[in-house]
Amino acid sequence: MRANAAPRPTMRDVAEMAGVSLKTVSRVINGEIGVATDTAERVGAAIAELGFERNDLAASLRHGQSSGTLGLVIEDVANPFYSAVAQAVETAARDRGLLLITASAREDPERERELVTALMRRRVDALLMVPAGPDHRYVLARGGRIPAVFVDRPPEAIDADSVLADDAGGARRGVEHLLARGHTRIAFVADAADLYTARERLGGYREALAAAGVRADPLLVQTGNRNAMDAQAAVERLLALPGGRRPTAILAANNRNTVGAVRAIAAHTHRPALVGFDDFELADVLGVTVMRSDPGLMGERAAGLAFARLDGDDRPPQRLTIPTTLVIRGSGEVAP
Amino acid sequence: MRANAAPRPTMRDVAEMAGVSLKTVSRVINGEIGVATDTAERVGAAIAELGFERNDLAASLRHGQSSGTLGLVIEDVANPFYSAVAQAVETAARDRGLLLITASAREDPERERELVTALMRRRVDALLMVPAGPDHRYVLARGGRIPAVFVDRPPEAIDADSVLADDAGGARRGVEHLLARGHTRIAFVADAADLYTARERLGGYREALAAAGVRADPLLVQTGNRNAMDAQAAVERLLALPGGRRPTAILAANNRNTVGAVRAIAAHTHRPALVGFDDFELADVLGVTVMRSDPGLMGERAAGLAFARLDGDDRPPQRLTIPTTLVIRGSGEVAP
DNA sequence: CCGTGGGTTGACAACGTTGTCAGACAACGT
DNA sequence: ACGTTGTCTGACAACGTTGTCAACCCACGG
Repeated sequence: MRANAAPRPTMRDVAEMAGVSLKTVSRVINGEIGVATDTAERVGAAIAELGFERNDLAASLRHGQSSGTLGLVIEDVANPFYSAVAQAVETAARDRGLLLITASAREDPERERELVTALMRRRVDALLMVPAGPDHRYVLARGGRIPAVFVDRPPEAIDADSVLADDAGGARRGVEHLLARGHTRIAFVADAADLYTARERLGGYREALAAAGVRADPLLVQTGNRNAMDAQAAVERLLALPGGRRPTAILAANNRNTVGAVRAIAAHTHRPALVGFDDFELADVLGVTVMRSDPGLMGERAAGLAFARLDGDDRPPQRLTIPTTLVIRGSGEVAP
Repeated sequence: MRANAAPRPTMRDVAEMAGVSLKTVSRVINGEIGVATDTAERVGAAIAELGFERNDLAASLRHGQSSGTLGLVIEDVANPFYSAVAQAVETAARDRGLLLITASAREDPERERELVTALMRRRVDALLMVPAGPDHRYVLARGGRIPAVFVDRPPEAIDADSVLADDAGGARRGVEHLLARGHTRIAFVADAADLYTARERLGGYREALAAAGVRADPLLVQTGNRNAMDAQAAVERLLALPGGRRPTAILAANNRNTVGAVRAIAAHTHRPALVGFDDFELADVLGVTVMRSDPGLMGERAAGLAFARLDGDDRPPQRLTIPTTLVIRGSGEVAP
């Protein structure tokens, strides 16, 4: 015999106990007017007695409007960049009375698709996502047409709302900062080269070098570092190059790469200049100069865009760009 | 005229378009046997044409078992400790085919209660929570009796499953480590004193001092630091004490306090020894000795406990303790 | 005394889905 | 020809809630 054989009480149970109809219980629960005081009291007593909690799933099914949830698909909650996005989105969701379902796609397009589908089936009111896949037509193809906002990376193969960082511009300014200190052998360490942010930042890097008339040495471009360990290894390889070929400065193109670069540099005697992308905690103490992006603002704006759509905004797809700021702390200001 | 006037298609719409009954569509969607191939094809075509997605809310209402979601209430997703918990829980949830609804209580008991209620109303299959409130009878009082597991802090006023760190033991060993280096003026900086973890760790701190016959100077116990800034200020105050009263070592009782302590110490000429609680990224580069707890394991165990309950486990409430490990990196090994 | 009105209450259908059951039909054996 | 089997299909109720509507009661005024 199972212990918890008792099913959750329903309004029907409450009604029976209070000796009233289902509808009267509903009225009491929803604070509708026109219930006699003593009836309301009896119902209230029955609710308390049974520990009744309204089934919001059934309620939202019935009145059909909002499921009361927002869906967020990110790469990984444990990455501080994305957890900052998640926090901002959760705050915005809460302000609108929504709960947030967060799921991690781990850079896996198939998983992204599964999660998006699961969220749509669950009838989230809107969907915010950091896309991992190569084609997002499926997001629109679904009959739902729920608001979808792409965060940090644009949608592929469709036109949809998105909130991006100024990737190319940030990288360009980071490289210019290093060039201004006299560096010409500047390495670029980044995530997988096919990722939008990595591509854009690489573009900015190349632009800055070209504008300064500095030859871009392909040897100094190390992409494909999916985590801090990869990045650390990549920087170690760079630092092991013979004197003339070795970089005197490094642009790390995201927070994982910045962390890896900091580790590699800390363990090394030749200490190149470093500008990281994305600020991180204790970068101040470590004296790491970074291009600060603003994941919290990105999340907030993305939620705002989604909510505007829910409220009837039918402008063409918007593309917001969140600026990046150079934060000078020392590591980017060492001479070649 | 609103653009998205078209409602989401239902099985009824699909049935109509394919010229079959509702039930046949249901059969196709659920891959049930006994549908003629050509019928299935027509239905499939209609599904594709309409972009139909099953409404999982309705389905789960109908068959009444699982809502397919897990609820997680933590303090703050942006805190790396809790985001590590969230990541582990999400992974576990996904392995069981569940989506995760995460909500932040921000140390506000009322908010905790609201969130827990909202999750229960939403019929999450189980609830994992880092409790903030002083009384959790309401968690059990609800008629639901869904599995609830308390993480990082035990429930108050009720008996329920919980997964905790070895707070007192960890703090004790941290202090012993400092005592062994000859420190006797050891400060304790921590979060609000009424928080379980802070209380326990303070207990461990006092135990270790008492066991060594060292007088505990109340001046050296600085609690109530709710964030890294508070903690930094507290440590600055300690370091500003005159020579004889100034601590020569500090035990920081959680990750926010450790970060604040690192900042204060970095800016100071008198550099006391430091042992932090909770490991953090780049602690290796900064050389910070810490008591490492394991938030990922806590989340995993908590989810495991909840799933066992779902599978019929009816043992009395369990209390799991996750051990802590001392990670030596230098800051805890400096002499007085 | 009766009609009217307001205040209360309940019956019923519906939201979108699935389980149960029975019906329709073709193919088969006797 | 007939029953029997099996395959395929649909009608209906139900999950737990809420909107619509009608009914009831009592008091009031004419």
